[in-house]
Amino acid sequence: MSKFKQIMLLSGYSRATVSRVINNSPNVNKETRDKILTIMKQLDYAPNRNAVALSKGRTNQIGIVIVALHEITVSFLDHFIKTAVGYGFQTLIYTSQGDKTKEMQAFEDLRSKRVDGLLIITCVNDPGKLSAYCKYGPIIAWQRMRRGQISSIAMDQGEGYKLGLARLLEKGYTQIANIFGRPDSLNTRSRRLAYESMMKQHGLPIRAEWYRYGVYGMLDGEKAWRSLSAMKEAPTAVLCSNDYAAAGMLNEARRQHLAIPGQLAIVGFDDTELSASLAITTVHNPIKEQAQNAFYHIWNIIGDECLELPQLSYRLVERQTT
Amino acid sequence: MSKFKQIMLLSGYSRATVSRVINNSPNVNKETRDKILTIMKQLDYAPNRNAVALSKGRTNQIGIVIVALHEITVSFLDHFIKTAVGYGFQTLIYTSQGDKTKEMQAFEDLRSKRVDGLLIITCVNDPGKLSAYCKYGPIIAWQRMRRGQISSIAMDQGEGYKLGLARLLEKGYTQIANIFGRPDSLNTRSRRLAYESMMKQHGLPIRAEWYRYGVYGMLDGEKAWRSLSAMKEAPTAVLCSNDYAAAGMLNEARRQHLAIPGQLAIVGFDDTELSASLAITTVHNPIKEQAQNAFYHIWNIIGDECLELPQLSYRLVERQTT
DNA sequence: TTGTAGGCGTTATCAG
DNA sequence: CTGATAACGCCTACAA
Repeated sequence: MSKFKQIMLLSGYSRATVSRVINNSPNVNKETRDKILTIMKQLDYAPNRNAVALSKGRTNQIGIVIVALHEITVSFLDHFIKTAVGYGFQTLIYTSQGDKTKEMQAFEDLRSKRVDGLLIITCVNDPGKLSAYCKYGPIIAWQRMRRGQISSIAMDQGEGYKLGLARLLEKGYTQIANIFGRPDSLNTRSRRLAYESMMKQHGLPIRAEWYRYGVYGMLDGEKAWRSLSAMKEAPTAVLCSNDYAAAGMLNEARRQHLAIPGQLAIVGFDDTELSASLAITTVHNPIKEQAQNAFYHIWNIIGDECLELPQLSYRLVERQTT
Repeated sequence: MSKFKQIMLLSGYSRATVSRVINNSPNVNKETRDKILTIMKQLDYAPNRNAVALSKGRTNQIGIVIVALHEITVSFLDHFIKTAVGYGFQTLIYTSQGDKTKEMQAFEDLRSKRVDGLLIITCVNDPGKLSAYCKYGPIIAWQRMRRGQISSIAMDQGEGYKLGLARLLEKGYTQIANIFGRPDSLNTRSRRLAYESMMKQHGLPIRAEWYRYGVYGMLDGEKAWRSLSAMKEAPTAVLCSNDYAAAGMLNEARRQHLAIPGQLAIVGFDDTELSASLAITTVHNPIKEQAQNAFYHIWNIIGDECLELPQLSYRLVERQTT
């Protein structure tokens, strides 16, 4: 027999009253409550969450869809989880490892009511296909979504990019390379556009031969700089899509005994601990606040309050590589 | 009306038969199955996991207890999740941020049957107290546990430490500093013991004034080297408890224009991408395999198979800092 | 191969 | 303030 039932029997009260005590309902006689509470203690009672979830039609669980846990996304994750816990939600992690079928599990779990909502950090399935799951619950993305009706709390990285580029131009650098991440992402696109339009504005040539794609980690960054520095005409400044790439470039440039920023200026992105440690000039990305906003977005749909999502912006952090 | 019931009504079959089709039971007439499957499709049916979990008394969810998501633990997490998914389990992350009460939520959730088992990566509550929850389900720890009956799949880092220390001694370094993490952890203890006993064996003095504690990230590492290098007698080699600390020391030493490894030898720990990128000599830590073992341990208790847990060991990876 | 009946542990809506 | 009664959606003997 379940402990709940034992409590009913031992106390002599009905299901309803026992339930009221469990849920701290005010409409219970003090003596009744004490009696029931005592028995609950004796029996070491703990409510069964599955029963509660079934009955309420809610699990208070949110899923996070992500290709793989990588340093870059950890901070976002951490803040999201923290925020969610503050509102009584637990977080499940769905790592797809790039496998579309595995990734679908998360969406199926939204359909099956294992989770009340979904946050997409990075996904590999077609957004159009994923949109079909919107009817099962709130879905929000950090990654910018090209198609489909899944909304995104992402910021336009092109805006942050402009800050870095403007500073390089101010300081007189004109031979500027661009180090991108995913070749087909919206952010890469808007970074490239930002670069090209700003260069045009200043009457400077656009150097597409100095574009590098698919640079994510430090090792990629090192490789990218090797490739750039080996060209007959090498750039004198680089704009990177994240601090890890920037750190890799810095390491490789130091190995080549280049003076930084004399012979090479480097601008990172995100303002992680790494860039602080290596004194890399970077663009501060309000990741923590974006993570909060992501939860707020979901909460505004399944919760009863309606929280305001603060408007966020980038900020240049100048250090020693420019 | 639930879709399950609609299927019953539309198909004319009983609950049991519908359930059999849902669960792919072989004992169903082909025509019956097809008929029911068709209706399921039409209705866009998906089983409700809460109902299943309630009925089966199992959620196929495992919780991970961790103070905060940090770069160092990401790789472990990633592999654990991947392994768990392979066995049909999802993973919930409980970050305590060092708050004991928050951390208890995970254990209460084991009690409430939200999760079938728990993996402790790092915890702040007293292991003795946590042991009380063992009766509610399997609990395994990565962190080494001093007290209580929670078992751990951790390896003795002292063993790995010896590999690094032995190499330094071979190469003639005798002025060796030790860079530790948590001052009171079992690993710190066994690292210190490894150092002290090995130095004694070689008839060399033990330099406790060169011990540094609480060094976790790159910034800590930089600070540690500043403090060491400022001493009237400075060490010529450092053994670090992780690669981030080692990277920080390397950065700071380079800033001081020290020749590496000529004037300072550095040994990291874990063999992360960072150490590879910076060419830091380090001790390979089989994190992936430990994560697998952690899941296997839980699976051996709640699953029906009994998987063998492979015996693991450390390995020195020599690069350019020794 | 199919059906019946009971159970999983709660919440929710009434009525009193 | 308390109690019936009916959901919640599915699983599992056991029986036919």
